[in-house]
Amino acid sequence: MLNPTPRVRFAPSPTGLLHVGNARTALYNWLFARHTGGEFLLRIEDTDVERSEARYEAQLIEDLRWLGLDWTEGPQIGGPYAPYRQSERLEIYQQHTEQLLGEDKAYRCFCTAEELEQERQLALREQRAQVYSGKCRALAANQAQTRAAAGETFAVRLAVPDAPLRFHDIVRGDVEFAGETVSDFILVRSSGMPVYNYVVTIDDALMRITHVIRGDDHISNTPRQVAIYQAFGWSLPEFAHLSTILGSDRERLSKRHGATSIASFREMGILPQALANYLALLGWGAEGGTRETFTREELIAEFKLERVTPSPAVFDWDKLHWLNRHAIKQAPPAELRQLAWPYFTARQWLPPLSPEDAAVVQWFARVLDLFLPAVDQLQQLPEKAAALWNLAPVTQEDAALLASEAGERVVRAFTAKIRAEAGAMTPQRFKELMNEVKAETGAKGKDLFHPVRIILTGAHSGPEFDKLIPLLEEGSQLDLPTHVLSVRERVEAFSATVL
RNA sequence: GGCGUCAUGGUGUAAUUGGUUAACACGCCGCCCUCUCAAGGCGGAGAGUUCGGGUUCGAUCCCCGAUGACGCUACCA
Repeated sequence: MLNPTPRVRFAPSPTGLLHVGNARTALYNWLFARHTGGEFLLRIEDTDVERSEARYEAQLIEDLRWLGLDWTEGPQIGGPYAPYRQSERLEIYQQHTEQLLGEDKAYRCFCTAEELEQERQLALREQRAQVYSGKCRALAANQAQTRAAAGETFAVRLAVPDAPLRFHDIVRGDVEFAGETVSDFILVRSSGMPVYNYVVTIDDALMRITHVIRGDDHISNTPRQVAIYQAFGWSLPEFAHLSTILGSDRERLSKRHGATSIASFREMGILPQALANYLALLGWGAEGGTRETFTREELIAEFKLERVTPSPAVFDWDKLHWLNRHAIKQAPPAELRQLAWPYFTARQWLPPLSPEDAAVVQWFARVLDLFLPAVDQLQQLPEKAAALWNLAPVTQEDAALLASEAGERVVRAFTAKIRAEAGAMTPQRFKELMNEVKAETGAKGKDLFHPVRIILTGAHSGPEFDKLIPLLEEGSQLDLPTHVLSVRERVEAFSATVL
């Protein structure tokens, strides 16, 4: 029994979308398992019947997969300790409750909600810890049984011994709670439904979990769980409580701080490897601490629970974006094309992705080459590349520039040159024409380029013409849902709106 | 109220588990490149480690206290 294979679990409740905080917990569990050669399993905590929904479970699994995590045991794939959904393990919990009741380690409590509320109020007034008095603990077992048999409803409470409850936490060291601060808490509701603290403990023990890695909001629950381990005579696992992720206002990260669900990160075009890298850094640092970018394999190799930091971390979009840009640079072009394409079909700018469409695929690859360095998220791509399909409305400032005497000279010369051209425009030819315009008007630098770019794209700033011109010319030859105007067509369209 | 956890630049992390001019990255500022916007390259500012006491020849690091933030205090998870 020395150093058993580590077994860890991620145990979300399917009551909503997977959130960054939970995703990080899942990631750390997974990294730990991979690093140590252990097992990572998924368990669904759906004892809250009111809020749990099957669709969330499916979404959860999809999000975890997207993040790149996998597990060897879980709800859909089964495993040696199945089932992995708590709602399907009710019988197991019931058996354990009977055992505890039989051994007098738990007892039936007939107190009403009103009685309990009174106790709480009293404790509050007397500035005492609000703990259950243990009133029903004194009830003789046979007496309690008769009352239960008579149909009186009851909850089951654990008889918590009055002794310190200690556990070891890998990121925080030894933690101790005085016994009297933990009351005889409820294991099973009067509805018969067992309570979270009870079932996690049973499941973790039965599933042979060796390391419980979870959010630090569970740290105050741990002494209760320790009491349960002790009641059953089970040995304790190692614990590792991860700090909270905060918003920039130092409050617990929530929807109030904007998008925080994993699904929303995917939608906006954050690459999973970037998110994983970022989340790994949020509360952990490799030895030495100077390295920031990691591949998945590097994370696995470097990750140690001992290096997880105990203090809360503020979520920082800037850094995530930096890591995302880095991931974009590293990613194979074909993968990026796959990921980026849907944003363009959604706007009716590209047809649905089809490998046969070699010309469109190739052209789009170059569109990406040009605009990818300018985005933090893939989602921003269409807006950056919008000028290919749409001439943006000219801003007042730009309109004034065109209307200025110098601007007007350039506009006139340039449009005349383009109209006089016969064939397709090449970057070389374009450059020649620009030089001619320059010579004729005396405009150079931004005085020359800005008006021209406004005519061509609607804005005075944007990509270099060398790269843009071929994209416009070739794009105009493609059969796309929304036509890309050629240089000439742009000049015509511009003249039409101005005249 | 009780109990618990946490505390290094704006942000995330480092700092031979007591000895450093407190390091790296993001962000910010400036310069270079450049018609522009990004990208890229170079450089800079920014903390004396929440505060107050100890222990020590010496504390970011050990102890005590305060403060603040957060969590638990449910027949939620």
